[in-house]
Amino acid sequence: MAHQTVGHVVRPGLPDDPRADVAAPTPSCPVEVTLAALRGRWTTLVVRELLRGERTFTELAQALPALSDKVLADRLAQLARSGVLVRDRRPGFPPRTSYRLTPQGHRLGPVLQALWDWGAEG
Amino acid sequence: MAHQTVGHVVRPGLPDDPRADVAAPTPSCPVEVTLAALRGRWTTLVVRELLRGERTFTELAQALPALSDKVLADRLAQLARSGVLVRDRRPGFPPRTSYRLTPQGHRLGPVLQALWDWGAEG
DNA sequence: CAGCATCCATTCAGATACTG
DNA sequence: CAGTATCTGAATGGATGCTG
Repeated sequence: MAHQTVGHVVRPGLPDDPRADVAAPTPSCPVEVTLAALRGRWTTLVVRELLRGERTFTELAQALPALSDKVLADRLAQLARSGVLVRDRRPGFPPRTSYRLTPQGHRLGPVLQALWDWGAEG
Repeated sequence: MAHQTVGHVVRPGLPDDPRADVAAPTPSCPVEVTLAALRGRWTTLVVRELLRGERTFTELAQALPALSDKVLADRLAQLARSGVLVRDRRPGFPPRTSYRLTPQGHRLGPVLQALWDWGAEG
C-alpha cells in the first residue's frame, strides 16, 4: 500500500497531477499544450523536416510542394510561438531565413515516435 | 557504419519507413492515423475517462459537464470507428450503453503520456 | 437513457495577389 | 527570398429540440 498518495484513488496510466483531472480542454493541461503546438494540417511534417536539420523557407516549401506559402508561414509562426523552432534571419540581399528546432523542438522526436508507433500497429 | 541501410541517408529520430517521407498529410502515415483518432476538442479527455474504466454515456457526460451531448456522441462514434473503444448496448429499459477501451485504446496511454511529458516540461 | 436532426458562429485551409 | 493581405469554401463546435 505504499506508493499510493493518501486521499487519492488510483488513476491507471495517468500522472498524479491535478491537471490530469481537468473537466474541460483548458490550455493549462500539458496534453493540450502539446496538441496546440502540433495543431493543424502539415504541422508534424514541418517538424519532421526540421528534425533532419536546419532549413530555409524555400527548402521547406520544396520538401512539401503541396503546402501553400500562407499555411507554411502560419505553421512556422505557430511553431515559433510554441518554442519549437527559432527563426534565423540573415541580413543582406537576397534575404535568407533559416529555421531550426530548439532543444524543446528536438524533444518532439519521442512524441512523434509515440504517435507513429500507435498508428503503425494499432 | 553498421546499422545503416545502404542507399539511405540518416534520418535522425525518424523510423526507417517509406511513410516517414510522405510529402503531404496522407491518411496512410501512422502519425496521421493517431492524430486522426485523437482529433477534435474533448477527445483526449474522453479517452482519459475511459482509461480509468468502463463508463456509460451519462457518466461521461457527468465527468465532463461542459461537453454537449452532440459532441460527446460525435467523439464516441469517432473513437469507435478508430478502434479505440467499443459500445456495449444493454437491452431492456431504460437503455444503458457503456463504453470501454479496446486493447488498442489502452495503448493510447503511453501516447497521452508522451504528449503530457512534452507539455509539462517544454 | 442515449442518442440524432437542425441551425448558427467560428475556425481553418487553400487560392490569388501583392511587397520589403 | 520570404513573407503579408484578402477572400472563399469546408470543417468544426456548440445550442436547441426531438425520439426509440
